[in-house]
Amino acid sequence: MIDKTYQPSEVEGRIYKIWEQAGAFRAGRPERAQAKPYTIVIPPPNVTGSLHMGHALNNTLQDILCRFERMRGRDVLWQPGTDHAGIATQMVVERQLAERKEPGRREMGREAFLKRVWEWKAESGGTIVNQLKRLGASCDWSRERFTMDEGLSRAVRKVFVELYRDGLIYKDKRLVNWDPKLLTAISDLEVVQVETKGHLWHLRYPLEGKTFNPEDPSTFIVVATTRPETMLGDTAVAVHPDDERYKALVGKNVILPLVGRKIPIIADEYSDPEKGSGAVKITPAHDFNDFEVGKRHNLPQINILSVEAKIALKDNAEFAAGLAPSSDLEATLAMHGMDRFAARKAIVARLEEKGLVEKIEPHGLSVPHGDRSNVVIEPFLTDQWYVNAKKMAEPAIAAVREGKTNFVPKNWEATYFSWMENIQPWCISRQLWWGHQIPAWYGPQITDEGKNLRIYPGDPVSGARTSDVEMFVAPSEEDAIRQAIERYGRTVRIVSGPNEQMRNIFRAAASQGEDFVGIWRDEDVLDTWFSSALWPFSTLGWPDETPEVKRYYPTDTLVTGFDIIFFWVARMMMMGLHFQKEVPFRDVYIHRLVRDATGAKMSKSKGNVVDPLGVIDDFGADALRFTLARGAAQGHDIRLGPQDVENNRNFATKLWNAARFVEFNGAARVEGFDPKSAKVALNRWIAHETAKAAAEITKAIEAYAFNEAAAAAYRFVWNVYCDWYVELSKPLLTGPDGAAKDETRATAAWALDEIIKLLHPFMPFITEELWAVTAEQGPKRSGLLALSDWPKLDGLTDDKAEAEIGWVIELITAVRSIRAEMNISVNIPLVLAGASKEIESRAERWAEFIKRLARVSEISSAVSAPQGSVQLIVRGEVAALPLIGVIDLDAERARLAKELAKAESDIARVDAKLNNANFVARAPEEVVEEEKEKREEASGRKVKIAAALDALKAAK
RNA sequence: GGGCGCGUAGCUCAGCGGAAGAGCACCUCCUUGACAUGGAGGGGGUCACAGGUUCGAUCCCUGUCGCGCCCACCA
Repeated sequence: MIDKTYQPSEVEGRIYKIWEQAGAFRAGRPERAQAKPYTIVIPPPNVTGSLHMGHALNNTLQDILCRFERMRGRDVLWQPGTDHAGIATQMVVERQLAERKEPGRREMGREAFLKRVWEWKAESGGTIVNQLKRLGASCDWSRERFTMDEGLSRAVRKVFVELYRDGLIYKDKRLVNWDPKLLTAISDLEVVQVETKGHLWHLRYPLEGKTFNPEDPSTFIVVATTRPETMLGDTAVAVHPDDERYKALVGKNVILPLVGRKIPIIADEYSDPEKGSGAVKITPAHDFNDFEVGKRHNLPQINILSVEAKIALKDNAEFAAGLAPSSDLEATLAMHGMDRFAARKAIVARLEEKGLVEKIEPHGLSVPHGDRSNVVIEPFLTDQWYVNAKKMAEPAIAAVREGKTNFVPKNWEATYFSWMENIQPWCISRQLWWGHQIPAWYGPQITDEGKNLRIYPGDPVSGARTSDVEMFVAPSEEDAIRQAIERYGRTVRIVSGPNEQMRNIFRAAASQGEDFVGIWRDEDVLDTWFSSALWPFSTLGWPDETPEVKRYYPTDTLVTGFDIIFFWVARMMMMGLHFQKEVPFRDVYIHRLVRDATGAKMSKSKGNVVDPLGVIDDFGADALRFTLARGAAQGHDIRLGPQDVENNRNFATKLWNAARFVEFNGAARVEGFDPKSAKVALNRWIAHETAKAAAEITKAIEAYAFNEAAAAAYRFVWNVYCDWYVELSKPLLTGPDGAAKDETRATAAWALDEIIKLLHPFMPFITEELWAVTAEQGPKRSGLLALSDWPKLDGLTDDKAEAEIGWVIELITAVRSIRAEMNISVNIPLVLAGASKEIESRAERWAEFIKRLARVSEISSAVSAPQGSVQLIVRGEVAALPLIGVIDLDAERARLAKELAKAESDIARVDAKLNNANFVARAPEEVVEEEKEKREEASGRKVKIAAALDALKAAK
């Protein structure tokens, strides 16, 4: 017996366990060894994260595809796993340490800190996986991977080493986006621009050889800046070569205020005469554009900030170079250690005192911020590792151009191309601890043809400068040592770093007659996206030549959000093509954001975040999934309100009750029942409609039109099966025993079975439960719905059944409409006027049904409609409701007049087309034919309505 | 500055070359034996605006207005 109500919370956990115990989601099930594989790799969520609505959408869509293809017989691999999410996870653990008042990361040291992160991972890493299971995700959990697993780490090292050997990874000293809070470099993509109201300071730089006089513009040049504090690092003033105002000054020098440095006025096209004063200060160490100008003109790069973005002038060789002592300089040096924003104020104040500030204007600008830390990013000159993205992008661009990978919707390709075609070097090193440590080792530099070694103190940022050391990039420590031995020709040991301690070790060893060279590993880790970029093949066991790589790569579909096209999709394309020589996926389905009921983006700060698990608790996973699927129209955000989920919970209830109805009426599945053999038109009709719905749903899922697929399923289940088939079948099911009753029972059960299958990808729990419950009656069935066959219903199209049942439905609807309109509560008779034999017998066959559903007392035939009756035109047939005394004749005349007008306007519109020679000549034949049919239908209708109107007039 | 997208029923959105759709909301009626988490019926739209292409435009093209988002730049 099916329970009276469906309780998702009681069913879902139990069903999921059954799937897992059966290994239903396992890839490579033996019986599918010959089947075509279907592969999706999950966008790996942060290992310590928890499920948010974006995940719910993303994974619902993947699950729909996986369950659909699994039912179509494919060998499905939905590869799950999690991402170590370097910065995010490290931040979480550091925050935790702070909350618990424990020693911070630096105090506890790298090793101890990493141990703590691993502990945290062990503790919370299972959360998101369990939450995905609650959503119903049919991943092959036996293959779960983590980006820092040994295997995946090996893949990372191999990729790094090979790209380094191919010259596609290199170390470079250039400006990076430096996060002064997290103390690491970040990539361009991790920088967000924030619109800010700032100021434009117009500063006077005195010209060399003139006595500065604020009243005399010929003694200075004005530069405008939004960041006055960087002036300490200025190394030139640039003007446009064609700018007449400044032509005479090019080649002269200015004396940098507060510093006393002599810097040149140079001509460079970067300078825009329209902006500011037309002269621009050049600070190569603190501005990306200035850096390029500096390179063109061979300007020194003077870094005036520490890693914490504080003024750093002491022990600063670049700053000190070529400076003459002065009282100004002394005061400037005293700013050492001052925060950058405090320094801005201090510097402006001092300049103002000296009359060096011409004016200050309000100025809107966007300021770069770190997306994680939310602090202002500093362009900072450091050594970092880069990927030559430009080179690697070439095949990735070509692959999309050639259609080897398709974006869905297609317009994302434009976004992909425009980014890929203007791609910048990808900074992959991060000054963090949690992540894949870069597989590069450094050792003392060889000088004098290898006879002597020199050891330099480490760079405070990245451990060592390329130019000062020997570098060994290797997949393992052993290999690095081997390389070092070869280079040095001496014993090699791993040491902790190029610091004082290490030098002491050397000295101690040397004094004991030992002779060895120490090498130390790069302390930085790789950008998290570096390992994610390998996900489609590293999860399959690469770099080993596993059968999985052969079988499941390239994957079929990637389902992801538009926000990580650059971060992730583009990089997977590059890495996949480079290392597998094939695209990582055929289709990339890009979905959009889930917003709240008012259309606002969900965010913690706004407090409008809807927790998917809360929704699952309240309405069930199926309701949430169906809501997301119904909303997933290509290229559109999804608004999710509680009302929507409730509606779809109601849909689940509707389905449940339909199943109860079927069971209640003894409609069990019948072994070997073939709907093609049905004799009763109603049953032939529902078979026809089921086939139609199955085809629609199949086509829509294939096209990633999830919303259309869900809508088609919804419509069919509710508006076709429940509203009409169930209602129309009642007289048969409750009527006398016999062939028709048996057939109807069998058909009702068959159609319900098909419905359960069609809905399974969307609503896996309730359908699996119904599959099990309906298995209790009729022929035995032991398998799971998740592994059963997707409906493939050919040869069930039946236009005759459609004509018959369609007429019945429309007749019932028309009568109900009149009843409601005229407020008739009693049963009324129905007369078929001038009906053919065929219609009469059809009416006879369905008399009981019509009587019951339209509340008709009796059905009879007549040559013409009785006097004073309401006449309905249903599919060209006249049905009359003799209602003398009941109806308001005037109202009825008005109703008919309106319908007549409608018929006439229909005719007029069609005639306008048909009388147009151009239309008849140029429109496709079938369209013309269709219009002719419309004409015929409408004029038939018109005649009948006119006749009804006449009869009414006669009736007074 | 470049790119992408959106303006369709009160609200939220489908549809995107051949007679305007759904859900919610609203109004009327219904405790009929699957379901009140329900059933029946109904009102409501010159498909942003202006041109153009076409036999035919909500749908294609161009422009205008309004609204998002992405990228770049910002002295």
